[in-house]
Amino acid sequence: MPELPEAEIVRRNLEANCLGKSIAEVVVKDDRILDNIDAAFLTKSLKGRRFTSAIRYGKRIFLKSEDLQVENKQVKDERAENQQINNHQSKDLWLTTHLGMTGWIDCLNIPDGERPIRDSPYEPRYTRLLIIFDHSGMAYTDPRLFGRLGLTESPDEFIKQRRLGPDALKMDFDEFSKGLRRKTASIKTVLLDQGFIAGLGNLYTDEVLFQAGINPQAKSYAVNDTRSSRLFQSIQEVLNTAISSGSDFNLLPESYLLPHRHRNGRCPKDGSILEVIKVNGRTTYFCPEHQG
DNA sequence: TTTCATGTTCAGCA
DNA sequence: GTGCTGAACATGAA
Repeated sequence: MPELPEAEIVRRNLEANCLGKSIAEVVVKDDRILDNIDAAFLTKSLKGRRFTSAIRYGKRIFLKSEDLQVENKQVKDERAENQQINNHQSKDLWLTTHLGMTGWIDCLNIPDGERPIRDSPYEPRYTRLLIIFDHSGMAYTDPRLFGRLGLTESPDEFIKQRRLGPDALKMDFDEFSKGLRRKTASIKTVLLDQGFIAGLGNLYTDEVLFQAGINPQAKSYAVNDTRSSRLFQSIQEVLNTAISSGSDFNLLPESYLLPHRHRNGRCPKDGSILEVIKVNGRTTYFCPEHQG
């Protein structure tokens, strides 16, 4: 279920389970999920390295990898001139991920002496990429194959190239409210635009608009300061709440729309039937009563 | 059997 | 340039 909160959950999981381990094998099981690189290059690039940090930007996760051997050399040889050479050799390489519509990353624990090879019981269904450490591994799963994995030497450059806007949890309020005033599209369309704000998808956009009491069809420029301030707050609250509830909609507060976001779903405030429309081609649930 | 789906990108048109 | 619509991608679930 990948919007920003789900990406953050995956990131934390990777951070807790997949850092510092030597990459023994990289198995690309379906190269349709690769983002402009071929399978052999990805495998060659990551093998023998290890992941050392996991960061998230919007819906994307970046896994930093470092060269094991060069690092060991650096520890042994503290002379500056050699370090410079080594630094050059150990240029950072980041695995980039976008989970698409149905992507996820599972961390695998594998008993001694066993490996998560093709069709083994340790390999989850719909695994498209498998990274094997010594006694553990990680599997990128994605039934619909809309997600993409790739490599970059710089997440900052990557973010610039993709024209991603600021991360939804780090965006500056001034930039947000001024930006809204400049847009003539509907407020929902603007919130979904990853170039304006990165991280909100169809479900959480409905939720933040519900929490802020704003009609999804309202023109962005017509959202006044009071409302854009409330909206900005809702974005922070909703995303943080979703992250702490592990993105389990049943654990969200009673006042949230998401658990009721289905046909015949009712507004958690007054029990009236929610309205379903299309905005920007996306199914949109809202309560006309509370989102004037 | 048909329709819809948490995302992104692109063509075509107003 | 802006924005909207529809299609494409691929597959499971209702």
